[in-house]
Amino acid sequence: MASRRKAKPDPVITAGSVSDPPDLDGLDQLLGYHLRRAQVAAHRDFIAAMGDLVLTQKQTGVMWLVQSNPGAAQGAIGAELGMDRATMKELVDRLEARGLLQRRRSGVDARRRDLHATPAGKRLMERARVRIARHEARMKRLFSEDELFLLERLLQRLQALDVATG
Amino acid sequence: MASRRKAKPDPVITAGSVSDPPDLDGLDQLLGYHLRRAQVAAHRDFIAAMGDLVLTQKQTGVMWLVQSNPGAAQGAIGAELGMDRATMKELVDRLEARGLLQRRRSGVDARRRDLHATPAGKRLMERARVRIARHEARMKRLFSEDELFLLERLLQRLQALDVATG
DNA sequence: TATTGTTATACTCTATAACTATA
DNA sequence: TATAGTTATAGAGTATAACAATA
Repeated sequence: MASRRKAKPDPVITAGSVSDPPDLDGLDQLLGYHLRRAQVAAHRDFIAAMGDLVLTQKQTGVMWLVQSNPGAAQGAIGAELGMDRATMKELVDRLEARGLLQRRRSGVDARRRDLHATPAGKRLMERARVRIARHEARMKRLFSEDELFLLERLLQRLQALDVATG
Repeated sequence: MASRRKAKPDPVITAGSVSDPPDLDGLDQLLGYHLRRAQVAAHRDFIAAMGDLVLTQKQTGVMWLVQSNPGAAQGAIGAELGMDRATMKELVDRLEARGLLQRRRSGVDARRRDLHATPAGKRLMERARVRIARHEARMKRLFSEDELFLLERLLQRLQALDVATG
């Protein structure tokens, strides 16, 4: 950790814009810091890309999987996206209220709720996929082919934490 | 994008655990997906690491900078962490209510609120830094020195999005 | 006029615990 | 007994718009 307070070269009081930019004091040496900042930037760009479609990353993930796996159980989709049951329930409630998907009691196991995209949901996802592609292109443009491959691989490795913790 | 519905090799109905794992249908080829999953995993591990200290990543970021930059303006800290004023205000309210920091009207510019860590806040951060170090070590263990360096550099590059969007 | 912070409002995500109904 | 989903509850982050005080 080294010394907690690096001696700054005189406060000087420039009375600048908001005040001087703060001393990060090693905060930017934390992997978690970079990860969060990158995710926040990506999420903002995602939301902007979706615009009038008004879907978050998470909602889009659910709609995406529901459309590709018609009749999949609510729990299965949630588990795949790393959400607990309560969170998933909330999210599905909202999508259902917007008429984008339907819950149906499973015929195989009456405890399950199978999810189906409505026609409106499918139409929305059709448009969403175009926006997502643009958003992805905007991000991927920042990297070379090799860098991108490596970045995804490294990010994936972090999910080992999820197993270890929960 | 290719075909949206890959023909699956027969549903088979294994009647497995929750149902079959869903077909990701290219979702895992999105950089945003990996980014979000990695961040969620890291955040969970962070929360677990903090345990009884009960500080989120964001709150910790604020406390960290406040301690290293005593008297910095609320807006300056918020800007550094990429938060808008309303979000920052909420967060500072909570930290102040817990007695971890204090707001003071700035002498230089009466519009500003300068932030100061309380003794309790400093003591908490003392302990928090130990936990954060452990959490960071647990993540960094997943990578070689070179990989880690590269990963941080690549993540940083994504923040160009934030400038372009907002 | 522009900036800093506040207020009000709303939405989303996360999580825990207790509960129902099924299996 | 275990599982899928619900309910109730709470905390946290994000964002927009209007406003007051100050510069």
